[in-house]
Formats: sequence, C-alpha cells, structure tokens
Amino acid sequence: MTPPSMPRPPAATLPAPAQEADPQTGERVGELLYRTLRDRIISGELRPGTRLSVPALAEEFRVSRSPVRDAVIRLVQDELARETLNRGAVVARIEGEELVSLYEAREALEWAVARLAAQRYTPALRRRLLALLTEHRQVAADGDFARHIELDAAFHREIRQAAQSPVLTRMLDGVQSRVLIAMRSTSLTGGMAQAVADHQAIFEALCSGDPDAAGEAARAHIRRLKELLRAAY
Amino acid sequence: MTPPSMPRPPAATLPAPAQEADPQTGERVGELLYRTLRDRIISGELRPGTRLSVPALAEEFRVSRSPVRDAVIRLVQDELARETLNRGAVVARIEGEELVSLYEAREALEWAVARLAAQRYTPALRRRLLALLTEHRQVAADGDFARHIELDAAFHREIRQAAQSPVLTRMLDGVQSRVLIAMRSTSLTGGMAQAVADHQAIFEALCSGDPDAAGEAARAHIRRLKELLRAAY
DNA sequence: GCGGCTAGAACTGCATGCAGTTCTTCACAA
DNA sequence: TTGTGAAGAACTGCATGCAGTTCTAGCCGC
Repeated sequence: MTPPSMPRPPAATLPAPAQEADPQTGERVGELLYRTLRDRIISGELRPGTRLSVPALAEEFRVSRSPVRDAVIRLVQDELARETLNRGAVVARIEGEELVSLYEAREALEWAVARLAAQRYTPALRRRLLALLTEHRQVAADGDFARHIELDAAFHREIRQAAQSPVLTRMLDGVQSRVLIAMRSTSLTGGMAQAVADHQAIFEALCSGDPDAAGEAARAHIRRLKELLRAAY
Repeated sequence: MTPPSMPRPPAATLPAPAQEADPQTGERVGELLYRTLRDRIISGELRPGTRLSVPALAEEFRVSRSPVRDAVIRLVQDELARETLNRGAVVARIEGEELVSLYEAREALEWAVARLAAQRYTPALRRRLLALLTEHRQVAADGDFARHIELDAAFHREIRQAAQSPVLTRMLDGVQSRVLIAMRSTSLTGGMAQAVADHQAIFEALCSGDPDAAGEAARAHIRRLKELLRAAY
C-alpha cells in the first residue's frame, strides 16, 4: 500500500499517542496501552484482522516494546485478539459458530443479572433506565443506528452494574465487547424497534421487582438475537 | 531464610523443572510456563497468597524473566492471580462476596450447558457420565474427599464439553478453576452424598433429552451450593 | 524489651539486544 | 502472463540491563 522505499515519515506527525505518560496516577504504561488498545478494538477503530505489531505500536506510542507486548498478551487472553506462533497477534474476528456460542453464554448471563437486578431494584436504577429507554425510542424512530448501538449497550451495562455481582459483570463486559466487534461485521440485528420493545419489557419486569419475570424477559431478548444468528450460520 | 552470603547453591539440585524444553512441538516457553503455573495453582500446589516472583520463577525453570512475566500476566488476566503496582502478583484467594458471585455465574452457565448437552445427547456421553457417576457413588460412600472433588469436576467438564459451545466451555473452565481454589480454603461443601444425588438427577434429565429438565436440574444443583455459601458470608 | 530509622537486598516495570522465523518483493524462467 | 525462488526486511520470542520502588534487617535511642 504505502511506498515501501520510504524510510518512514518523521513519525512526529503520527495520529495520536492518545495517552498521558504517567503523572502520579501510579499507573503502568502497559496498563494504559492495554486500555487504549482495547478501546480502539471495541470502538471499531482497529478492525478485525488488523495486525497488532509490537514494534509498530511501540513506535506509535513512543514506548519500548515491553509494555506493548504485555498489553497484547492481555488482549489475546481476553480473546479480543488472536495470535499465531511466530506470527504475532491480530484483532479478533467474531463470527460463525463462535458468535452463536457467544450469544448462548450471553443468554445465560443476562438472565442471571436481570434476576439479581430485579432483587436489588432501586428507584435510581429505574430513573437511569427510563432515561436511556426514552432516548432509545427516539433514536430508533430517527434511524440513528450508531447511537442505537451505544444505547443498547448502555442499557445492558446499567442492568449488570445493578446486579452487583463482580464475576457476572466482568464476564458480561467481555461478552459485550466481542458482541460490539461482531455487530460491526454483520448487518444482522434484531431491528431497532424490536430492541426498544424488548428493553421496555425488561424494564417493566425489573421495576416490578420480580426476578423470574425479569430473567425471562432478558433471556427472551437475547434468545431472539441468538436464533437470528443461528439461522444465518 | 537461606544464608544470603552464599552466592547460591549450584541450583542443579532444584526441585523440578517439570517441563520439557522445546522439542519441535512448536510451543513457546511462555505458554508452557503459563500452563504449568496454572496447573500448580489449580491443583493447590501453589496456595492462595503465594508470591509469584518473576526472578525466582525464572531461576526455578531455568529461563529468562521474559516468558515468566508473560505467564504471570496471563494468570492475572485469568484472575487466578492478583497483582499490586510495584509489588508483583500473588496467587488469588477466592472467598466472600466474590465466591458467591462466582456461583451466581456458575449457576447461569451450568444451566446453559446442561440445556445444550441435552440437545446434543449421545449414547457415548451417557456411557462416560455413567462411569463417572458409578465411581463417584462408591467414592462418596468411602469418604474419599480428594477423589470426590476430582470426580465432581470431571462430571461437569464432561457436560460442558458435550455442549459444544466454545465460549461457554471456556468460561466454565475458568469458573471451575477458581471454584477448585476456593474449595480448598473452605470446609463448606454440599456433602458428597448430596452431590452424587444431584448429579444423578442431572444425568437422568440429560439422558431424557429434555433441555428444560436438564437445565433446571443443573441449576438447582449449583443454586444449592450458592445458597450455602451465601449463608456463610 | 520496643518502636522508629536506615542501609542493603530483592523485585517490578520499562528498555534494549539478538537469533531464528515469517513475510515481502523482485528478478528470472517458463 | 504467470509461476518460482532467493535475498532482504520485519517481526516474534527469549535474554538481559537498569532505574526506581518496596521489602527486610539490623541498629539506635528510649
């Protein structure tokens, strides 16, 4: 693509370090790189298949290869990247059977957090969910797909935080990350209006404080998407 | 402990490398270290709280610090170890709220794999489960707790492999690892006879090919343990 | 004896060197 | 044009160097 004979541009004009060095936050460079790269993968800035070259990233962020390597290892462990022996890591592609499997896990986990969130229901949760839902309904009507994705994710995030179960929250964070990657690669979604309707049902069940109803509503929501995916593969 | 003035013993007499170098398996040293350390943590050879000193481990395994560091980072990402800034990593202690949360996740995930395993039922699965169950019943009667733990884990592993859902399997592998760590630290278990009875119920539901029944049986099994834990904290 | 202080040891986290492998590219033959 | 092969570039994976931090011991004053 780029002329290979060029020894490389001055590199001072590179897009963005996008990260502060280390004031006294007591934060490691590797930790910052990990979060930065993860955010770029989840946001779609780094597309599936993009190579995560350690020397190249080290130069981009103006650090040595060590913390970059640490960050890449963590991304691979998260399954946000995949590596091959002696060939480095690339941003993961989430599709096919794996995506169906991801939704099988998601169905179970969303069921669990919805139950817990119903048990730990507070008016504050209701308020936050209602605000998201209201905007979501408008956004769906406007056909703003990008914002729809964000609100969908935010709605589920709110519920799993309300569940107050650290292990479940962490697992679902990981699932949601990979779902977001997959959603950019497929045109397959349940439709914005359907999502809003499903969320409305989950919201009402949650606010009723009935764990069974909340769990079933959440499960039905994810199962619908799962079946859509299963049909596609 | 050891005399610090000594330049160190020949080190040739150290306990065990416990790992082959690198024939042509095409395997990285860091990968081998990761699996070795993970096995030692899960088996209880490395107890919770044990420091994972990179230089010490490097010397024990006769490799440089780089692959050891890689392995430790992965263990931390797996939450089998925890690290503090500038103070390294220690083997994780799984207890309290986190353990309850772990069982909340496990309840949901075992439900999901039991449903799938019922749908993918084969006579071969039945045979393997029956063999485990038969030995388990005898072991429970004999009061062999260590073997009970192994058979309990093997039973659940068999089911999740039968589910053929890579994401679920990986998640449950991680959950099971941490459950094993926790079980060594607590005397709280459901009792061996109860476990066998629960497994028998799961087995029968699975063999009937009824996903709902299998899911409920698995869920009830884990929920019982979860409630036991919840009562304790 | 006992708490506080300080020097030294040990370790973490980042940087860098290097052998071996994989990828790229380009010349050349069919 | 298309396939082939070999040289060179780029990178991975392991080893090692080093500054700064944390831990450990022993000493001191009380």
